[in-house]
Amino acid sequence: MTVWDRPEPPTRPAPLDRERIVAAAIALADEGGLEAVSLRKVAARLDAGPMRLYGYISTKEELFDLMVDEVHAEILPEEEPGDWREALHVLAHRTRQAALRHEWLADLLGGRPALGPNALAVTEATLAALDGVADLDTVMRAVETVSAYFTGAIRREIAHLRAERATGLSEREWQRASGPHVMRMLATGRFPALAKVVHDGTDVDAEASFATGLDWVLDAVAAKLARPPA
Amino acid sequence: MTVWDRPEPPTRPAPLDRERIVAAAIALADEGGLEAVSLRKVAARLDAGPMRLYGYISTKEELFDLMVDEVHAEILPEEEPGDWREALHVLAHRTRQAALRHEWLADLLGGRPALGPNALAVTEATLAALDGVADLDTVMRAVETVSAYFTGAIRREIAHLRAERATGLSEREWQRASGPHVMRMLATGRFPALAKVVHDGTDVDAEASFATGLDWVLDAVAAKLARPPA
DNA sequence: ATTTTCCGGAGACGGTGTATCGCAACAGTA
DNA sequence: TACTGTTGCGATACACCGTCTCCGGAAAAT
Repeated sequence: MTVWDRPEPPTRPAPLDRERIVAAAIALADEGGLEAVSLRKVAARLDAGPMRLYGYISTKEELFDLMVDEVHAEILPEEEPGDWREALHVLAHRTRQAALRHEWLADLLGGRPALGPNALAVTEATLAALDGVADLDTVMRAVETVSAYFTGAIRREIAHLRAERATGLSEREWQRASGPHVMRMLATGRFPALAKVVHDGTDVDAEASFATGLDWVLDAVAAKLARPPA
Repeated sequence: MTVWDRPEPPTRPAPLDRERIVAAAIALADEGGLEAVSLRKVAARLDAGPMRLYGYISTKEELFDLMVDEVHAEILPEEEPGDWREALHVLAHRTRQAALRHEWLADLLGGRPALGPNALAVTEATLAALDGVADLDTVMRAVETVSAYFTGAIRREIAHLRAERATGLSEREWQRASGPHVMRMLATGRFPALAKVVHDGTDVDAEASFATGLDWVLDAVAAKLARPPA
């Protein structure tokens, strides 16, 4: 049995780790949305069989959890905030930016408790910035209220963005020109207030409206922090 | 060919309509979550083949849209609100109640623009209640900010509820006793602020915290409505 | 009564997440 | 060096999914 007879040994499988798996999944999701992420396709990107992944994750949901946590690394601000308000402001905007980079994040945001190390680090940084400005319960209420706002706002923004992209029109144009269903509804006269909005409303910049709503909520929080709960 | 030779004609298929289809889908989702809704199972509930549904909907996503709109019929308040604040308050709470009855709503809320007749009616009622209290842009900002808040808050509440149900423990107990991962993280000392919260925080009633956050946001809106934008 | 139209449903296709299990490559031992 | 034990990869399999195609038979039209 000379060398010439022996086939070259099969290239050892490329080493795997969660990091590479998550990176592949995120790449897939960035390109084709969450539904483009299948264990088979993720594995294929890594020149592996689908079952190989089950050594690193035990369910597809866990993969999603890892993806969400990975993005939280992008969300974590790199420098200390000046005060609590800046901290919450920056957190909201960085989350939004991350969602614009990774639109699938909108589908996952708030869908499950985020307990990965990066998500915990983000929470820690936020709580640290609010430490001492009020009693614990008030601080929690503040953080949760603000995150509820930006979670919901981001979800809606991405949903509208997708709808626009699907029709190729801005939403208001679409409502007016290409949304025959909505137009028919408005034409019935059963929705006068809505009709006024569609007719007279101005298209507002998504980021501006996000920022404005956020400021309102932050104002509300400021008011509560100033005067501790009755 | 006597009667005896001829088989009885097959019972004509039960008549279908979207209402019955959506009702079956909602029942399925109420029992087993969104993932329990498959076109095959919905059709089976109606003694029909899966393909029959395609006469009424052309995609599974459309079925979800119909389900969401159907629930909006439960959300629409039956009586006129006293003022704008009550309108938004009631809208938020009714949406939350609907999500508690139909937990799958949390997975869909905000995921796509809601343009069905019932959703439009809800929007119309809300806008009508705010008509005239400020200029159109401010009104829109108010509605969107409040809905962003309660959308996000509902999603988080349902997510926590599911997590608790999955472990059989309240979240704080779970973090303390049965969430070894989180406990190990806290033990590292890298999350002092978070540790304080887990250690000292009190379990708060979900509804109360929802209501409190909502009141804060409504206070903020009130402040902006009083003083039109600079 | 005959033809035409139409629609429900059987089957197929290409995918999915996951369980099972045999095999082959390594590590450790005699 | 020969053997053995363990580990973990990956082929195969299963049950199910959303959706397409197409055929048979009932209803409607002639």
